[in-house]
Amino acid sequence: MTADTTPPDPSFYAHPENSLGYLCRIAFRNFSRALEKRTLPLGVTAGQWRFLRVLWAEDGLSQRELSRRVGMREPTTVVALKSLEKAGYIRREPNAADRRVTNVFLTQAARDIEERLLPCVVEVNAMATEGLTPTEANQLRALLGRVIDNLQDEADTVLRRAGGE
Amino acid sequence: MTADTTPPDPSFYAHPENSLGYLCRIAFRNFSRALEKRTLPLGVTAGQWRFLRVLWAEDGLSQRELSRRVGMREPTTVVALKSLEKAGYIRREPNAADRRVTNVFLTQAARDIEERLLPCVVEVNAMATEGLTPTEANQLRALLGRVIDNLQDEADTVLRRAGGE
DNA sequence: GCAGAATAGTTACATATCTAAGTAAATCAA
DNA sequence: TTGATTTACTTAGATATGTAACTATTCTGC
Repeated sequence: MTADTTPPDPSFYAHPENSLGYLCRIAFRNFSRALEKRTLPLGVTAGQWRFLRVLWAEDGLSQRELSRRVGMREPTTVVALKSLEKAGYIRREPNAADRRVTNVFLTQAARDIEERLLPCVVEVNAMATEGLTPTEANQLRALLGRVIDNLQDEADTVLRRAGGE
Repeated sequence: MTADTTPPDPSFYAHPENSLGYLCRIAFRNFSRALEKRTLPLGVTAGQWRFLRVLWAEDGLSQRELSRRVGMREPTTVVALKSLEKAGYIRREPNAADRRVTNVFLTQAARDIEERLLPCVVEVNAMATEGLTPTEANQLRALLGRVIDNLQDEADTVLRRAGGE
């Protein structure tokens, strides 16, 4: 049963402000805009940023693993990597052991720009959490994590279309 | 100063899971997928759904006001309304008093489908908040609301390009 | 070893969303 | 009352993102 967790009156969700989906969308959009406002002048779009962040942490991933960590579908990754390659931030290298796999490596330019981009996300997160105690910020992360987990199976079923029934 | 709210160590945000922007994006995406999984069989996309929800609450809004309430830019609204009009869910009516304005009205079909769509969002929200107490769910809403407000000015400056400096 | 299944990546195409720039109508200021 | 400004909407064009379907490669079970 799921009925004892939240007011289940349908009219409650008729108002967007009560809907967690709406709140997550607006919060995400405000984050994106605030971040892109800072990174676009440096020539990096929000889409590129998401991949760079993962690659700064670990270089040489396959495209599939990269997709998983960034949280995007693979065709989205293909497009994003094309733009990153064109911008000179990555190079793609066929894997010798398994020729299906392409590994993605950062260029020096991408490493150089990291220290100018990380402060952007620090600043945006600081601004976003202004007035929140560290405890509250952590609560927010934890609660979002639980919501994400609760919906993960649903989100995945679209992906693994073979698993249906 | 904003430094006393959250761990400001840049490397902290190198990991997506620590970044509120990432968490909001994944949460939003999981919501979207879970919701669309239920509404698409009824012929309604997530984009259409967002506008319908606002119109169910109040009919006859101008496109600008509708954009504001849904949280989309106006060109997005134009596209969405075109698809809603084509699907037979809205009609647009020029305002007699101010001919710049177009008012948007629901058709009977849109009213009929409301009672089949609202349960979808109720179900998705129930699933999302499973294991959360009502208090925690409200905390999450409140915290998201504060983050949204903190970033709202940033998000708006892009919009009112005349205000620059 | 080979046929069929699984895996990695890509292409093709559809939506959704945005910014920038354009049009038409209303308002304001002289 | 007319020129400049503002407002409401639209168009044009870019980016991001997704699903479905395709190719190439590898693995698996006989």
